[in-house]
Amino acid sequence: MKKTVLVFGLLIIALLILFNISKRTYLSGDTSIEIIIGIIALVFFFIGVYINKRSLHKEIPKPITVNHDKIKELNISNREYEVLCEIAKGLSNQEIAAKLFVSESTIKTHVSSILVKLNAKRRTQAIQISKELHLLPF
Amino acid sequence: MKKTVLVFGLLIIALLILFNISKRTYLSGDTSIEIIIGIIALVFFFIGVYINKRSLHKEIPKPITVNHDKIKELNISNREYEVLCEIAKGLSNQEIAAKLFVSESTIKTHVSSILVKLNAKRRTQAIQISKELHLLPF
DNA sequence: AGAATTTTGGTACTTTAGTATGAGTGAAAT
DNA sequence: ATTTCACTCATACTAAAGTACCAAAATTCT
Repeated sequence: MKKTVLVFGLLIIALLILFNISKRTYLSGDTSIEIIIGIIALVFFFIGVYINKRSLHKEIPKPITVNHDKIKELNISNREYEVLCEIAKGLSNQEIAAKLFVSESTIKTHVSSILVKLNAKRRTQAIQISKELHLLPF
Repeated sequence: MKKTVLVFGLLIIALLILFNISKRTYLSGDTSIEIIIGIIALVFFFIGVYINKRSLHKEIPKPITVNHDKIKELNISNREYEVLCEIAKGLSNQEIAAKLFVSESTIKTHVSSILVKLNAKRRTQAIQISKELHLLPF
């Protein structure tokens, strides 16, 4: 915020200076007004480039994209997807069961069908595959 | 490349048009030269912003950053790091052993010490933690 | 309402993961 | 030269993960 104010202040000052230069040149009878305009155009062009670069640098890092279509395509149900997310967070079956208020048996059932649907042999592989397919929001 | 040429062509045309306008205004005795200069400055300022945005949009997606300092800080050895990477790829201990030409016992030893150093209870948690700490190149 | 699907849960079993402990080897540092 | 450390491997064990098979509720769809 402070930087923005500073930059715009400098911009106004630059504009005033250029005004004065152009006025003095105009009064002194120098007719090369095109050159002055060209310089002004160039200077403000680069000012534009600079400011834009500054503002873009501190922008949104990632617009998290979850591939919902792929999830449907693989016939992964809502509950299974929830379990998949918890697996990716590094939780054990027991912990997932506690978090989702169901038995560990249920989680095992879900995990097994997830592995089949993702064509994975292990939960770690399921994590890798689901990240590759952008199924996870992180 | 074609776009760049096009944009610069348009820039030159714009510049010429502005020259003509300013000249005509000058010749017609209108003394509001400052306004014209201001308009030119503004126009080129936004042209600069626009071009910069264009060029930045198709930039490097990610400059993969591995936090080597953190790896050293956690006392993770070279071999352990190799194993960690394979874990993150979803391989089993047996598969890692085959890939690195050592016994499964050795891998188990490495995995155990990795878990201790990363303060993880499971390999899936180790994956999550090491991603959070940017220890992995993917 | 009836059918289909999802979600839930159980038992019994196999496989993989992880711990604990001990130990041999080679390379590098002191 | 001896100590330190990374790497290796083994055995024995416990814990967790995963499979197979079945089946009852709960939801959703028609």
